[in-house]
Amino acid sequence: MNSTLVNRALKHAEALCRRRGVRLTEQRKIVLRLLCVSDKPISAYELLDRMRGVVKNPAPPTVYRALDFLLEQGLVHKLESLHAYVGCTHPDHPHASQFLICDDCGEVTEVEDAGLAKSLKTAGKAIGFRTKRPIVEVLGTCAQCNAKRDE
Amino acid sequence: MNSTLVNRALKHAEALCRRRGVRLTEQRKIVLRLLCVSDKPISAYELLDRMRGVVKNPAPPTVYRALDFLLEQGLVHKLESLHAYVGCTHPDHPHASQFLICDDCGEVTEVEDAGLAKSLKTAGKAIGFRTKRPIVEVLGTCAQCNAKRDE
DNA sequence: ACCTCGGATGTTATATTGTTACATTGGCAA
DNA sequence: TTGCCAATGTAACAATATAACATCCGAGGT
Ligand SMILES: [Zn+2]
Ligand SMILES: [Zn+2]
Ligand SMILES: [Zn+2]
Ligand SMILES: [Zn+2]
Repeated sequence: MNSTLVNRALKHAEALCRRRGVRLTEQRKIVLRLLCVSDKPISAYELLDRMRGVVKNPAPPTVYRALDFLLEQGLVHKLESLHAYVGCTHPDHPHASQFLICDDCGEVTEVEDAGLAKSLKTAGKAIGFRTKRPIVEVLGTCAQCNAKRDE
Repeated sequence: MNSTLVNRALKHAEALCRRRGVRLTEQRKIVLRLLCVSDKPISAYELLDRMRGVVKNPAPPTVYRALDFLLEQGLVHKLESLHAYVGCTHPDHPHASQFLICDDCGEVTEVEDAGLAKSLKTAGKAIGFRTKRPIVEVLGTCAQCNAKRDE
């Protein structure tokens, strides 16, 4: 994400938190910014490294707490299969999104296929299962890497 | 899984491995059995503990190697969101299944919704993404726990 | 301005999950 | 038998995540 978009995203996040009566503190904003400027997912300990210099003496709880908050607010997502985190590309509204993860270049695309989410929910309901958080992470190769491979 | 079903599953796995020309060794069979007898997912280190007494001096690589083999052969699945493993309920054929995970009682149900898998693949293809391994883990509550909650 | 209370942060230690590296063993076939 | 390669043994370590407790800080009430 370029810096203009990042700033816009941060402004947006601030407004969102203000409306909700929660505090987007400096550290939380720093972690959110780090995730937004990156076009790839970042692990908690990588975030920790990148916080050095901006924050005095960050420890694991520092970053995990910020992540917990941002996850709760839907501003970032965790990629379970990678143990890594990404900024949400459309935090405006609550959503159940899916992730396409390129295991070649590492790029991650967040898509929001409402139909898919719905059919997933329906499939569960058929056996009495009440869906809370559907996790969908598709591992494969992105268009760009496929093109490169096929040259 | 009751012991009759477990034995059947193990026989089945042996036949499968023989056909494929791979070796279902004693340790691998032990891990597979442990996963099959359990109705809940088991973590690697929990498996390690349960191997003591059956295996002399198991260490982490012992269990991770067995798991790697079983995962490759499609005899078990890893639940990324739980860092735990389950025996496959229908290893006969290659498949992309989904998991319904009850965060109340811990029960996991493996379902195989081919339509869902297909629409997932199609959604990726629309943007040039080539799917290798779709991960679908739905967190929520199972029918039994819902009933209990609603009493 | 002062107090107070709860949320946010600092700090240290520890738990949990997974891997690397290298030595040793064991089945299988030339 | 010999040689080879997969499987296992063993020790150390890396990566991810949480627990526990002290301290700080800021919004709201007095
Ligand atoms: Zn999102
Ligand atoms: Zn790629
Ligand atoms: Zn399966
Ligand atoms: Zn349940």
